[in-house]
Amino acid sequence: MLNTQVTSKQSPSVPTIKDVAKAAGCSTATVSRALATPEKVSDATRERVNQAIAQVGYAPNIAARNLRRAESKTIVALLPDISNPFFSEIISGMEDVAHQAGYQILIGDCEHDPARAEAYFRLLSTNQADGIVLLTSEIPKTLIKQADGQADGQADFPLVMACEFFSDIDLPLIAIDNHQASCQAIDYLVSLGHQRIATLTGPAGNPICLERLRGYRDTLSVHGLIDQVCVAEGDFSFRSGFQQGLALLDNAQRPTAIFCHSDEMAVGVLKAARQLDITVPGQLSVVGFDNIGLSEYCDPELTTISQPRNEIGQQAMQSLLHLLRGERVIRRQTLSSHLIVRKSTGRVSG
Amino acid sequence: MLNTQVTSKQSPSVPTIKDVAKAAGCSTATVSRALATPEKVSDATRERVNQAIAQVGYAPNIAARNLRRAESKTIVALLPDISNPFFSEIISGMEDVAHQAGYQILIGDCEHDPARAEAYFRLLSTNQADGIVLLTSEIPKTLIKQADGQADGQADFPLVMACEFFSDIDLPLIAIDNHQASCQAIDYLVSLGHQRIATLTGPAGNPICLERLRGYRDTLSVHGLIDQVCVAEGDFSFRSGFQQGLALLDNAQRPTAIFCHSDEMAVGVLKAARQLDITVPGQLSVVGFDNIGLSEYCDPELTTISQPRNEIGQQAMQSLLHLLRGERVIRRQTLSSHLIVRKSTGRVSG
DNA sequence: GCTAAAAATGTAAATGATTACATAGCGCTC
DNA sequence: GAGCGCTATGTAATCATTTACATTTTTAGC
Repeated sequence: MLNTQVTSKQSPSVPTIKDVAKAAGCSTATVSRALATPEKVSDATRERVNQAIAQVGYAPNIAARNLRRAESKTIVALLPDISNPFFSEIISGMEDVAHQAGYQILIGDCEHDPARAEAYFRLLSTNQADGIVLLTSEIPKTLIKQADGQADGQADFPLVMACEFFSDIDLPLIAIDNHQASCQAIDYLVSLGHQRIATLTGPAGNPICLERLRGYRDTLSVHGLIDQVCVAEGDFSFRSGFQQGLALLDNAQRPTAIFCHSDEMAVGVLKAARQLDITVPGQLSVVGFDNIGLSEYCDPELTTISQPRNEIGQQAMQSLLHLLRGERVIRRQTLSSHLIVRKSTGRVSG
Repeated sequence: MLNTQVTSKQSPSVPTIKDVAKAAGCSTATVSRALATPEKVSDATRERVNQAIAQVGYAPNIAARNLRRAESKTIVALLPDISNPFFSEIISGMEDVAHQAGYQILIGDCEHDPARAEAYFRLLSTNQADGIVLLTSEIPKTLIKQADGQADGQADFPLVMACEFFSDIDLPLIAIDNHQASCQAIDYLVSLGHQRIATLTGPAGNPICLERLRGYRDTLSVHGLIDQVCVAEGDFSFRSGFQQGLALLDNAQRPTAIFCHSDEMAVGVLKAARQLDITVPGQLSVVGFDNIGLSEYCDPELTTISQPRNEIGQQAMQSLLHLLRGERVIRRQTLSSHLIVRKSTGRVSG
C-alpha cells in the first residue's frame, strides 16, 4: 500500500479557516462566527476555536474577507504634497480614529498631478478603498461630480473634505473659519499701527485662499484701508515665499506687514527681508499660517495662526466612518483657530 | 406568462468579468488572458474584448485578483515619524518606481511605537502587503528574526532597508556611507581651524548615528584632537536640538563648532545660540545632516550633508521588486553623499 | 488532403472567507 | 409526549478572478 499520508500541500502553507475548523472539530462557519459574532457561539465552542486558532497559528486572509464582504477597510487620504509638514499631524489624527475602527489609511500624494488623483479615486470603484478624505481642492472636479451623481442632492458618496473645499460642490467639510482667521490676523496687524499690509496667498483660485483674501479685504475695508490692498500669489512653499517676498519688498512703497497663507512662505519672506536688510519685526511684520513645528524655531519666531490639525484629522475620519455606516453626517464642522503671537510682528516703525 | 425579463440583479451592479465575456462572446478565461497575457490571445479576440470592456465599463475587482494570485501589490514603507520631512522625498522616489511596476505604497508611521511596527509587519503574513522597505531601526528585532528565519542565511524575506540598518542583522541595504560623510564634515570643520568640535547625535544606539560618531572620533583622532571629544544625544527634532544646544553652549568651555545628525536639530542649535547671544558663524559653526528644504531658508543658511533621497527611495524599491521576483539582490548599495557649504560655518574666531 | 504541432479557447476547479438557509438539540408548556 | 421556540451548528452557495487541463481550431509540412 502506498503512503497515503502524502503531504497534501507542498510546504507548511499558511493555515486557513479550514485548518482551524479541523483542529477545533467544528465547521468553518462556526469558526467564522466565533470570530465575527462571538455571542452567537457557545462558550465551550468559542474556547475550543480560540485554542485551535492559537494552536495552528491562524490569521484570516484579508483578501478573501474583502472579496466576500465587498469592502477593503481602507481609507484614502488624498493630499497635494506629502512634503508639506502641515499634513502630517492631520494624518496622525486620522490614523488614531481609523485604526480604532479597524481601518487603514492609504496616503495618496497627488504631487499636483490630476492623473494621480484620478488613480486614487479609481480605488473606490475597484473596491480597493472604502472612502476618501480629501485634503486638496487641486483635483479635477469631474472626479467628484461623476462619483457623487446622486439625485437626492444629499451625497452618500463616501467622501469628506478637510481643510480645503470647493466653492461649487457641497460636501461634508471639517475646517476652520478661514475668513475669520484672516480677519483676526489683519485686525491684529492694524492694531499694531500697520497700514500698508500685503498678503501672500496660495495658488490662485484656491477656495481657502479666497476666503482668507476676503477676510483680508473686509478687514482693510473696515479700517478704511481698502485702497492699500496688495496681493501676491505663491504656492505655499519656502521658495515662493522668498521670491514673492523679494518682489513685494524691493520697492520704495513696500508694505510694513505681510500676511502669508502658510508658515513656509512666511519663512521665505523672512529670508527675503534679511537679504534686503529689512529687519523683522523692526521694519517689517510677518504673519504665517498653520503653526507648523518650524514656526517656533525660525528667526524671529513666527506669529501665526494655529489650526487644530490633529482634531481636524480625527473629526474628518469620524465623519467618514459615519458616512460608511450609512448614517447622516454634519455637513459643516467648524473648528476654532487662534492667533499665536510670537516675535515676527511688532508696532509699525516711525 | 410572467415577465421573464426580471432584473436579475437589483441595481446596475458593477460589471464583472462575466459581463465582459458575455458582451465579447467568449469565456471569462479569454477575457482574463486578454488582460493579463495579451499575446496569448488572437488579435481579433483581443480587440473584441477591449471593446466589450469599454462598453460595459469594466474594472477588475482587485480583491478577487489578490485572493487568487495570493499577492496584494502593496509595499509598506515603514518609517519612524511621518512628520520628519526627511522621508517625503524618499517616499516620492519609492512611489515612482512602485507605481511603474503596478505596486502601491502604504506608508506605515510607527510613531516610535513597537506595537504599530508589529501591526504593519503582520500585513505581510495576512497577504495585505507583499514587502517592506524599512526606514527605521527602531523596531523590535524579533519581528525580523522570526520573519527572516531562513536556514540558508541568504534571506529571501521581502524586506530591504534604506538609510537605517541593524548592526547585527544582515539585510539588503541602500544607504550612504555615514562614517565617511561624518569624516568629511569634521575634516571640513578642522580645516576651518576648529578644535573644540561637539557632535549632537540621534537616539543612543541608533546604528547610523554610531557610524557617524565613529567618523567623528576617527577624524578627531587623526588630527590629534581625541581629547576634545564631546557628545550630546538628541532625537533628530527641533526641540532636542535646542535643548542640547543650550546645554552644550551655556558653558565657558563651549565648543566652537557643533556637528548635528539632522538639520532640524541644527536649526534648534541655531536658536539656542541666538538665545545665548552667540553669533553663527562668528562664534559658532553649525553643520546639519540631510539637506532638507528648510536648510536653505533658515538663518544663517545651513552647511549640511546632502543625501540623494529620491535615488535612495528608487533603489530601495527597485531592490525590493527584485526580491519579490525571486532574483538575487545586491546586499549593500552605497550612494554618495556630499557636503554642502553654506553660511552656518566659518573660520574659528581668535 | 493528411498529420502533427502550435495556437486559441473553453471548462471548471481553486483561492479563503462569509452567510443564507437548513437542521439538530434542548427545554418548556399544556 | 406533542408542539413550540430558541440556540447552536452544519451545509453549501457565493464573492470575482485566475489558471490547469481539456478541447477545438489553425497552421505548416509533406
